[in-house]
Amino acid sequence: MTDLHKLYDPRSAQEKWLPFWDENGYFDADVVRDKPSHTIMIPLPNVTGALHMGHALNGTLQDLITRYRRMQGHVALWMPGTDHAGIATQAVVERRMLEEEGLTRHDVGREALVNRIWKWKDAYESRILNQLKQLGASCDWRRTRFTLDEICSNAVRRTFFKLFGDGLIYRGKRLVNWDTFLQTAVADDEVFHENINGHFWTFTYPVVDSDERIAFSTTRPETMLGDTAVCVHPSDKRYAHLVGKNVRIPLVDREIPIIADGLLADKELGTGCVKVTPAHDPNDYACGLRNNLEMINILNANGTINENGGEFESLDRYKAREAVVAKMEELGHFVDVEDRQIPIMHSDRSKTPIEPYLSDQWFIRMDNLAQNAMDVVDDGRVSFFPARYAKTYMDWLGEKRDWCISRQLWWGHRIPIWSKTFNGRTTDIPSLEAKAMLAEDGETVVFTDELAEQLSGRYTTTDDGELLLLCVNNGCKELELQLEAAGFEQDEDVLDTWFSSALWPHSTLGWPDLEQNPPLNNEPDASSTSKNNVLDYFYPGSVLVTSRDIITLWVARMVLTGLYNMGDIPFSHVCVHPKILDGFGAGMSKSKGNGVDPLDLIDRYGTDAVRFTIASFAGETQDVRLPISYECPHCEELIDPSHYKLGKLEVVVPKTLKGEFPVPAGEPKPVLVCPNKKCRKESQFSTPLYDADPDVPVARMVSERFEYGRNFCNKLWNASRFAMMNLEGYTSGPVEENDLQLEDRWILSRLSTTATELQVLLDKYQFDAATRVIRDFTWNEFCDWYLEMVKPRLRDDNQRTTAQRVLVTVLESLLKMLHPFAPFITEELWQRLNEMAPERGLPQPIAATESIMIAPWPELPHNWQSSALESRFVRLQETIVAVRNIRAVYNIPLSTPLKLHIRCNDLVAAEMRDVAPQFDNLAKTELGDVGATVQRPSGSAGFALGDADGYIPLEGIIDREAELERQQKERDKLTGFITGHEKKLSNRNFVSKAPDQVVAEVRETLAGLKNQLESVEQIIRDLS
RNA sequence: GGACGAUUAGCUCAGUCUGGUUAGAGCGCCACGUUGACAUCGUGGAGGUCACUGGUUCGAGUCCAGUAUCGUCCACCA
Repeated sequence: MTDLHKLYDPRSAQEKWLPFWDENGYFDADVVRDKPSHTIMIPLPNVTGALHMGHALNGTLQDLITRYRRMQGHVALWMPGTDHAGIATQAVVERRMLEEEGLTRHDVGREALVNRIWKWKDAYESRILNQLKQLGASCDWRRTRFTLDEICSNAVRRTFFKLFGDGLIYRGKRLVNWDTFLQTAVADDEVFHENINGHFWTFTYPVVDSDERIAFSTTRPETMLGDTAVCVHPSDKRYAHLVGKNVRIPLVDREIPIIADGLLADKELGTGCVKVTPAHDPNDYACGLRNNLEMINILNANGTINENGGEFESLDRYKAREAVVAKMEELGHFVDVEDRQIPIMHSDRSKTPIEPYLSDQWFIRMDNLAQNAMDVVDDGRVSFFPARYAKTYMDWLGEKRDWCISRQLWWGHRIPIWSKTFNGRTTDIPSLEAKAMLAEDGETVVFTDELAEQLSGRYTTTDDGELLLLCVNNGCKELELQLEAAGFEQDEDVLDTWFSSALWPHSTLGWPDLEQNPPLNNEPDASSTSKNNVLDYFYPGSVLVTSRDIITLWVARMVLTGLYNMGDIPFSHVCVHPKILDGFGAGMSKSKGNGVDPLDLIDRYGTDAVRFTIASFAGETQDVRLPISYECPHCEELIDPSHYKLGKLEVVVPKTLKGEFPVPAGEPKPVLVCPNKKCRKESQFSTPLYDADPDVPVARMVSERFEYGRNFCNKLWNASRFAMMNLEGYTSGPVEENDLQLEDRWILSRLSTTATELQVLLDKYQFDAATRVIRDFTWNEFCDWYLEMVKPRLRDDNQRTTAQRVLVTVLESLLKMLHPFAPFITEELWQRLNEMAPERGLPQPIAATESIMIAPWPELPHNWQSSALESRFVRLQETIVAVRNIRAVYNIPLSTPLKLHIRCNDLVAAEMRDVAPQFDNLAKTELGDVGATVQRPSGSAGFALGDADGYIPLEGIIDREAELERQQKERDKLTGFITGHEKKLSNRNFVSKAPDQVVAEVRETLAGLKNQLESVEQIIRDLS
């Protein structure tokens, strides 16, 4: 009848349906004018490494929404792609190059390094895309983009050009976080603070023309070389007489002023006097700007002291620190030193200390751009789910801090600025715009009119007038060649990686090319339309799904550039989902190396199980802890990572992973020994930090939490299997109203109610609640009650037809509702159902689609829902449970038949008789006397339900004492509740102040409880 | 230092927005149960003074204030 195996086999379903969907183009999203579009842009993963469970959560939710909307009739585009991730990727490749070959980027040069990074990118991009595909992601893969590809680069350069032309890009010397190892500026969000043991020195500077000395403290003595003032608080009487005088820096013999600045100096701290090094400290920098102080840079890019450091030149800054201290001591200006914990900024990428450093950078003016991005949230055009995250967004944008967009890296979008040393001939500049000419060493370089036009208004000079800077528009090779010929050079720096990802929602759709659609990867030349209708149709997008840590870095900037380039928001909803933490509560990240590869889990539990479990995590508040174990590849024993030793290296897998996990370099990789005494075999283990050796058994990372999803899938599988085993002779057609039994009406009511609830929850992005609703319906209602109740009718020729039609209807709708959560198993079951019941559904059967992916979302009649019917059913359930309870308490096996008498009113009695066969079916109990006059037979166990009392004669089986005790316990419980209610009702304030409805409810409940109590007491009297 | 979130059963989490009978689920635990949907299962059960202290209210897990602990983000620390 059916060849379904008892266990669902996820692997075979995945292998079968992924290619099927792909070949049929179900993932493809093309413009269909009379259908609504639904667009999700993937939060582009970095190509630094493989995806972890955080990405799997993110991807699952996006695919869930995409499949849901697709079934609802949208053209649902999910745009895939990856991010070059500038500094992160370059750092990974550089680190590996250094470890494996001992080479730095300066050894190999720009071109070779960039080539190496491209190779890395190719490897990881395909690995990432494969991970997404294995997850069932229904992205339009033909549209896969990469932030450095031609389409994206085009958008980057056009945006830069536009910003430059609008005067929103400027260059200036700014204090940046300088990574002396990578020799690059690092963004504020790419640094972390760490306390290290340091010292707190106190020195003095001599006041000029005075015998006085002024004392100050510092943790970085070498910065004295760059001091250009000392500062006191304006109201500090101790120093008031010194303000305006000068001090001499003994080390370099420079005279600097004593100034008063209330923002910098704090009377309570240290000596109350602070030295000012504007070029090497953020606060001092701000102070320097306020007071027009000189800014002396004392560092080279590599962290050594430069020529401004006098005799300390070319010493590393830490060596210089010692030398400076020694010199000051020698000169008699040392006061004291104490040990102190000092928070030091470190680069997230190189893990080395940051130096504040004055350097040339490009900036975007944020005032208006940020304001516009704030306005669209204010007026509700963009909304956050949950709403509180709008605050994060607004607070950050509200600062309107200019965006430093240049990075001293080789991997990224090179800044489209060409510059030339101008030897002071700044007066020639206006003539450039007028004549499109540039005088160069007596020669005249002439730009064509067309090219000159492009440069019109797109130049600037540095503050000192030494450089002429030109911003070059997209792909203008000719102009670039002419510029080169004229001695111009392109800026060495690249753009902040967020610059290109900020454009993602429109760049991927082909902007700024409004003439033709962006090419598809599998048909690169097929872009022949006269208009880019893809951009039109899919922009603005629908919802952005992301985790909260990039609301500022990414979400805000997408809104900002979307408004600037497109004049419209990039998406109307932002769905912020929880973070996946490791078992110790730390966030998973590629750099920490504590990520769990979703493929490991998919391997063990199946994709659908992983997706379903993951969706059940996605609530509104809590982050999700994911404790993991390793699975011994030899015996499948689970190995707890927190206490097990790693073979020969004697390393315990760390409790907290802070990037200090041992990465083997040329050494044998750590080995895990199975704790199972019968096994004791060795294996390597899955880690994102390096690949295991080939041909060695690898212990997968697993997490028992995913058994939740696996068990559910298996339950669904078996319920469907049961249904299909009972479809023999199935015919399609409507059902007669009179043929519908209580359980049919009930399950259809529950189905319709569940579908409504599910839809409401999905529309609010409450995935955790959605999984609960659908799971509870499937397991607790469909399987536990409906299937059990319908079994006898499926064996009865006269009743089978209606039962089959209802059963198939419910199953079909259930599969459809579950498809966005669990695409593979639902497709597998759909296909099998298609073979047995190609036409199905109520109230009117229709032909099923060839794939569940393209099936319409269930729209079930609302009038199926009946709360009266559902409460009637609840009474039946309670009665059955009460009987089962008695069986369990007295240990009466199912093989012993029971008889049940019920005392109740006529209405309930009629209902009970109506479902009499179910007592036998579900509890192996025969329904005996039912009605208002039923008396409790002696020697029986009983139960009271409020509107019905049940008696089960157990003469000879029942233990009178035990039954008495049981009933007394029940009485005490009821008495407690009743006392509580009576107390409430006797409170005059409650009766007068609480809403009438609440009071009435309490009275009603109390009456019910009293009824129950009366019945119980009756039983007790009988027993005694 | 600021912002946001969390603290509920042994574990992982719902429920709090919108206060109202006996606070739920999954896993784990206990007892019983396998000749056809499912042991990745079924039936029944035990297990929680809802972090703490105050307040508001007829009534607080739910609202308010404060405290403690944890997490995340932001800022700062001569």
